[in-house]
Parts: sequence; C-alpha cells; structure tokens
Amino acid sequence: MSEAKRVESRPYHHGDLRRALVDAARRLLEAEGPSALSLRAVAREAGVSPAAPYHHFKDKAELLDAVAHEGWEILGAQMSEAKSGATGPDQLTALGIAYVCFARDNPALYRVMYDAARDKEDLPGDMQDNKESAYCMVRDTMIENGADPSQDGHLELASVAAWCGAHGLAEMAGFRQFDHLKEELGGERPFLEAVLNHMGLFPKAHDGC
Amino acid sequence: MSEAKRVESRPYHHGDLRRALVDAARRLLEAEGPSALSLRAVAREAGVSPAAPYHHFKDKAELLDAVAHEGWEILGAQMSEAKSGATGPDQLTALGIAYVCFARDNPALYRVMYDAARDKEDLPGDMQDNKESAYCMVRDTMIENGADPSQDGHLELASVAAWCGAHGLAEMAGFRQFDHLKEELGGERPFLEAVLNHMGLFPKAHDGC
DNA sequence: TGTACATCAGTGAACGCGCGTTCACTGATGTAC
DNA sequence: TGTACATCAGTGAACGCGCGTTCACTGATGTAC
Repeated sequence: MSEAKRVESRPYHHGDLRRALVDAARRLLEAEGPSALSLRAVAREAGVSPAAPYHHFKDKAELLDAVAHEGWEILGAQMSEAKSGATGPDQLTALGIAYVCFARDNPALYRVMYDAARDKEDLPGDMQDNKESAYCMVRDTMIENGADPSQDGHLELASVAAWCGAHGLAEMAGFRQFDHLKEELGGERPFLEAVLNHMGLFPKAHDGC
Repeated sequence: MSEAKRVESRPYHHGDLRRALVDAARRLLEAEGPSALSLRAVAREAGVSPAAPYHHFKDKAELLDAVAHEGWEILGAQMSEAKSGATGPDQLTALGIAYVCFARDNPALYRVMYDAARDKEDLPGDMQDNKESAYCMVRDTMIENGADPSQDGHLELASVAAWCGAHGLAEMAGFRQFDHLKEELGGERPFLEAVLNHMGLFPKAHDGC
C-alpha cells in the first residue's frame, strides 16, 4: 500500500485501535453470531493485521472481556433511562422490559456477557456494589417502592427472583413456540409484559414481605 | 493391533456405536465442558477412528442433536419422577426443583440442549404436544391443581412464566455472587426453593386466574 | 453344513481450513537538547 | 528550529494445532443356495 493511499484511507497509527476493535467485535457479533467472534476475524473487521490486537489486549479472552464489559454498561444505561421514564411501581416493570429488550436487540452480545460470566462463575464484580449496575438498580428500585431493606434476605431474594425471571424470559422470547401466544396477546411487547407480570418481579406496592 | 488383542479389548464391529458415541459425548461434556465437544474428541473418547461416527450421524450437528434429545428425555423422566413423589400444589414445586437440579447436575448437557434449540429458534418439536415432555408436564400439573384450561391464554402464560423462571434460576444458581445468600438460607436446596417461591411459578391453589 | 458373495461398519491417511499466538521487522511519534 | 533517538503501534510471515469431512480400503457379518 502506497503512502498516499494509506493516508487517504487510514494513517499507520490508528488513534484508538482498542475502541475500534471492540466496535468491530460488536459488529461481527450481531452480524455473524458469537461463534464467528475469533480474534483474527475481529482484526480483519477492524482492517488490521492479526497481530495488532496484542498491543491492546493480552489475549483473546481479554478482548472478549472488554466486549462483555461494554455490554453491561450499555444494559445499565438503558435500564437507567427506562427507570427515569416511569414513576412508582411502574419503574420495576420498566426495568424488566428494558432488560428483556436489550437481550432481544443484542442477542449475541447478551450471550457473550453471560458466557464470560459463566467462565468465571461470577457475574461482573461490581454488580452488587456499583450503584449504577443493572442488578443494584433493581434492588434499589424495590426499596424505593416499599421493600424493607432491613429484611435483607427477603429483599435480596426478591432481586434474585426478578433477575432470574427476566433472564429466563430474555432467553425464551426468541423461540417460535411462543409466536402464537405473542400474536394472541397483541404483539411482542404485550407478551413480554404479560409474562413478567406472571412472575414475582413486580411486588405491586409491598405485597409479600 | 493383532486379532487376538482386538478380540480381547473390543470386537471390530462395535455392536452399538451410536449409543457409545452419545455416551462418550456426555462423558466428555461433563468432564471438559461444551467447548471440548468436537466430533473427533467424541470418537477418541469412544475409542474409534474419526471417520467412524459418519456411519451413524450425517454430520457433527446430528450427533449434537442426538445428545440434546437424550437430555430432554432425561429431564422429562426426572420431572415425571419428582411429580409422582408429591401431591397437590406441591407437585409444581417438585417440578421446579427437579428442573433446576437437573440443570445443576448436568450443566454442560443443559447448555447443549438450549444451544441446539437456539440454533433452530425452536424448542424440541414435541415439547408442546407430547404429554411426556417437561413443558406439558408443567401445564398439565397446573390444570390438575385448579388452573382453568378454558382460559387458554392465561394457562399458557402461566406455563411460560414458570418455564422462564426455572430456566433463569438454573442459569443463575451457579454464580458465586449468591453463595452468601445460599448460606444464609441454609444451603442450596432452600435457596432454590426460596427463589422459586418468589416467582409466580406456584399459584398456590388457583390464585390469579 | 459349506461356500460365494453382498452388505455393513470399521480403519487410517489425507484434504484444506481457520485458529491463537509469536517473531523480527518497520514506520510513526514525541521528546531532549 | 532542527536533529538524534527512544518508544510506541503497527506489519506480515510463520508456527503448530485441532478441527470436520472425504476417501479408498478392509475386516466382519449375514444370507442364498
């Protein structure tokens, strides 16, 4: 490649290849699915040699971790936005819907997030401490709507139950077996809301504790 | 290998290599995880050449399907057994627990089952028709305990919600974040029961419909 | 009961492929003087 | 302002590997006569 050509398209030094690699990974992910996410494919997609990523990530796993991390951040942001668009107990519904919609809109990213977590047998480390995390947002919203934080076990139990329900729904919502039920209920969104409502995710007011 | 030696260890013809391959796959799966499940590795584990499986399966996917199919059968059998060990509304609890325990005891197999389903965007075809399937067992048990089959939407909604909740819990139960909660509640089993109880999985008697 | 022969169910070598990672390299950048 | 030089961030070729699949083959089995 001549110098002129190179300057035209892209300088030798990239500027922010780390960022570009994560973006490329996400593009690949949604276009081709998680199984297509090789380090070489990511480099290719970013227009860079297979060795280049090693200046920014120790190995493939570290790149995947970065992708997953970004996924959790986006999920947190979308849930935060959904929460601020509702008031009272509706906030919990909004959080649940936002969660499931994120998974539906980014199925491959969602998968990578949980694959990375499962490998470590750990959800992201800051999930139970960071106030901005998706998990804490659910718990805190429950408290704001009347759950009793002094009954710690119950509160955390309710958060876990909500989390499980939303995750389960996120993974099930794509199966064609449920198409006719969606149709019957008037579309995907009503379906999602209806299923969430059938779970203990929304203790309207303060029902059990 | 001399003829004498071969007869000693295993005849040239295997007898039931198909069966042996599925067994080998399951052994590998739980020992090394889903990523280790290559066709060659399965053949190796079964003590057979890499080409041998092609006399029993069209390709790798077909072998994986067979493994997944067996998984669904075992799950159905274990849930059936759990149900017959309980009476009344306890049967639903028993089904939920059996489901989650299956996933906990066979994490890699459970993963393969859902991976195969997701690839097709379809849960196993007979799931909604076959009376012996895990899904129908949940629905039928709900009916037996007072759900109204004429309100089809509600019933199916309740089944789906239960299914989602159990699946979500199955995937979450392994994370270390919940260790202290398990401990607090007196072990894994009480934890699983407590979370399931926080969901709508158990409409004690006939609460909502 | 013995034999010819078709069919079945294995073998083992080979194919091409994409992978993760390493290496010596080089072009670009920034800093000290 | 110009120059020497260290450092940074790329290149591209190469490594060894395990994979899925195909192929011509051969040993074992069962059946017809």
